[in-house]
Amino acid sequence: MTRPRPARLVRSERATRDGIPEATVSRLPFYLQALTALAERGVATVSSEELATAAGVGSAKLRKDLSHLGSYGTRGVGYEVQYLIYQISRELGLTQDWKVVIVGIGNLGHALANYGGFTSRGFTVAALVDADARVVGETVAGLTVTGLDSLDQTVSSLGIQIGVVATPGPAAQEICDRLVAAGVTGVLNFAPCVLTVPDGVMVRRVDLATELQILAFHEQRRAAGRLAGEMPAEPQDLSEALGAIGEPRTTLTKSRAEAAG
Amino acid sequence: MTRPRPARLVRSERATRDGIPEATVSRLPFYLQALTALAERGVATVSSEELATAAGVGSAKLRKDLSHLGSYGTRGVGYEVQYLIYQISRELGLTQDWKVVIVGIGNLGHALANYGGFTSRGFTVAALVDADARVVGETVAGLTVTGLDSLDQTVSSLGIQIGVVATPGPAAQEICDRLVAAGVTGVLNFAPCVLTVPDGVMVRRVDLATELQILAFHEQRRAAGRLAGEMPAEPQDLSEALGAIGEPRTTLTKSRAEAAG
DNA sequence: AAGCGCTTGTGAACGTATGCACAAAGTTGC
DNA sequence: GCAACTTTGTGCATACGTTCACAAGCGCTT
Repeated sequence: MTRPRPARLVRSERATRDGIPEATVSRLPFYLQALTALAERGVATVSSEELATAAGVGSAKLRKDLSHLGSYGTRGVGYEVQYLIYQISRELGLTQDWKVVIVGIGNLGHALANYGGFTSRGFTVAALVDADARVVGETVAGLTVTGLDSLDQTVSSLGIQIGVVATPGPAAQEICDRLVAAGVTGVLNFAPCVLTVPDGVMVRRVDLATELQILAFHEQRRAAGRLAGEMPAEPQDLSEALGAIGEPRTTLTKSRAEAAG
Repeated sequence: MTRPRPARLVRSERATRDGIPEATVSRLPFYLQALTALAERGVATVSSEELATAAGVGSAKLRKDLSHLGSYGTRGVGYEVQYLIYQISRELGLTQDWKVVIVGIGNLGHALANYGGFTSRGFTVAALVDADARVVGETVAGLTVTGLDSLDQTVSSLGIQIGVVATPGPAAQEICDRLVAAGVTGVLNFAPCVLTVPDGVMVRRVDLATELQILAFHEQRRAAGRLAGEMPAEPQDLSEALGAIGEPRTTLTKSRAEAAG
């Protein structure tokens, strides 16, 4: 049942119409960062080559990315730094101020609340919320931590659009549900679990351990290559596997604070 | 083997032998997390459909990802949870213990040092380093913070392989250089800048503000769609752009100081 | 042993992303 | 005003990633 099919595809830059490729969007913040650094040094214009180097990408990729926003460069000259900063900011929606609530004021929540990178880029941390009565009432980064009870009212009355979940894993889904019910339409999830949300709500997950694991993969690979040339790592025996990982149903991770009631 | 094969197909499958696609690697930690959760609940076997749901991906993608590691499933049954946990762990290099140094014990450094997700997954935070004399000597997460002077010796004597840079941006490159010189071969960078490293050293960048910006992009786009049906937002508001930035686009050599007034 | 239902593993189609190379379009110098 | 030079924007080729659809394989029942 083989059907010969001509691979002819008439596809004319459809993404340009109003959609920017996801890969491009994910790089825009880096360009913005590099441009801001250049602006602070008083640089007025920059070529794609220079900007690409500053952002850690190739110049062709940079140009193609920017071309999705429009023709904002001048041939023979380059890009005007201030103008490009504005265009990228506008595209990312940073010309308006976004209100953020951070839920879970543990170590990470503290760090996020005090993180300057948020406020300096169009984001306002408008509220801090925690379940622990010992933390409620505390002042962190100039804000008083409130309890979980008032979460719904806080979000809706302040008009908060984005929620940052920095709670332990088991509590995350419930917090997320309440955030969404209160009107939040974007969630940044630091908890090590998948959050289920209705259509129209976006979740981005950031897992610090994941990043280390990806790093470890490449480290290990590199180390293995050095030790044995190009010897492929063969699957090990099952007995060894079970021995290394432990018996079935043994505790793989230790204690975890339970916040679900 | 019963079916005739196209002549030049072998090359694309070659990546499977010792190379796993980067996109797959980036998802393995999520599968591992989901599997660990299942194991804690005493689940013995799991189908690709169930595991995919738990990990937040499609089942076809999951199966293809796992197929790059080998044939570790049983048709008609699914995957044995413990065995798969071991196989993914081994592939990620988590069967050995990785030693990590965290440089920059500010808010974020504190959070990272206390973050349980590291230690529970094959990573040992072996040292904490900070430049600030007021922080040096402090005990964080059971470790004493040491000064920058001893960074090189700490890394090499403890055999640390991975460095986590949680310093302010301007200091990051110098710290990174010293880490690499001392023997670190993997760097996790939380500073908002590009780190330049020699070949053979890997850098992964995590920027918290970047994640929020990507979220804002989608939020803004969705909001625009609601206001105007599905009308594409045309980026032609040149006058608005100029008003916000304050500098005419046509004069490229004009200084920023003039535009400020 | 044969049939049936279920699930994996994978070929193939489709879509997206990347990098090269160069024409188009600007600036500079004379 | 024109030629030489610089840099953008993009068509094209290729690589990579995702999704579909289904044969192959396994266990269970008859």
